Amino acid sequence: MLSKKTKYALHALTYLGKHKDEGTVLIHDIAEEHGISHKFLENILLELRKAGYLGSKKGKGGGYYLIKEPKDIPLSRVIRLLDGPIALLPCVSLNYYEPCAECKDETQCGINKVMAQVRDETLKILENKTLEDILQGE
Amino acid sequence: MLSKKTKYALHALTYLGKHKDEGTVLIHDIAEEHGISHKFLENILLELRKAGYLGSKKGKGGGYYLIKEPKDIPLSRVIRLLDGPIALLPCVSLNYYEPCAECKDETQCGINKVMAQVRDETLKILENKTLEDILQGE
DNA sequence: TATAAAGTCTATAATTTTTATAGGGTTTAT
DNA sequence: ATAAACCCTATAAAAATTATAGACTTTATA
Repeated sequence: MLSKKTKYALHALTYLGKHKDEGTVLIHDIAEEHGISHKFLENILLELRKAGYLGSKKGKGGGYYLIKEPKDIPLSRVIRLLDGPIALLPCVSLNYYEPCAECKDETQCGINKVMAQVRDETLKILENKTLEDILQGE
Repeated sequence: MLSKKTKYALHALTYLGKHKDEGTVLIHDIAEEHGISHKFLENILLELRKAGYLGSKKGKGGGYYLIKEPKDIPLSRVIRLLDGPIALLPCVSLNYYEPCAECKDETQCGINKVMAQVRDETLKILENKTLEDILQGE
């Protein structure tokens, strides 16, 4: 399951995508629309900005706005950013690799092999679904 | 990512699969082989037994053994049993459904729709990989 | 130029989940 | 009888997630 953080990020991105042509959007408005804690959402938007998905304008009249095209924001990226690895085990993670303590030799481990396949196939799914797909479903 | 519980369950199932024709296997042996806490593993094996994957023999000379064919143990089942939902959001979970608080109308939610697709495609992967595939990779 | 509105940033608190341990019970081979 | 092994429930410890707090900076505008 995704963390609330990631789920909220998706809601925020969707909201920003829907209001793409209306200039900046307040954290407050997104938080209120979805009943999310303002402060919690603030941290999430900050991460999305630092990762290059959002732009912001400070001061009175400021707010957030999308700076990437929805079609260029795949689920895989958002999930990796806020939740971490997509792989089911650390020993097959491309971006957050760590060896598994209980496995003596990774190259001899059937779990490792199967999980690497699962990772590849899962990645295909999550790289192909983008914010655009979400927006089309609204 | 899978919890350690699920990861340990997979190691245990693999071990039992490899020793399928040797009668019962001690919790102790599996725990030692993989450096897993005996007591923690005990609880996991208990769950696997209650779910119908393992049989056990009590008393001296007892232990655990597989009672299902490896090809009839898909990853999806093991994950659901020990980790819970495979879906990325509660609002699209087939087995652990819960509405999402931040979404007013599920049928109008683009995230919900996309996540339902992701669930279906993910499920295809995890239902098709079984313990047999893991055993073949050892 | 004072003020209020809005994002920035870091730290910490609260809560929940995961991981691990403990210990007494029951069964069974010898 | 005894020791080995699984059974079961409760609880403790640790880690991760979720949420809050508060001081700071920037900016529009009256």
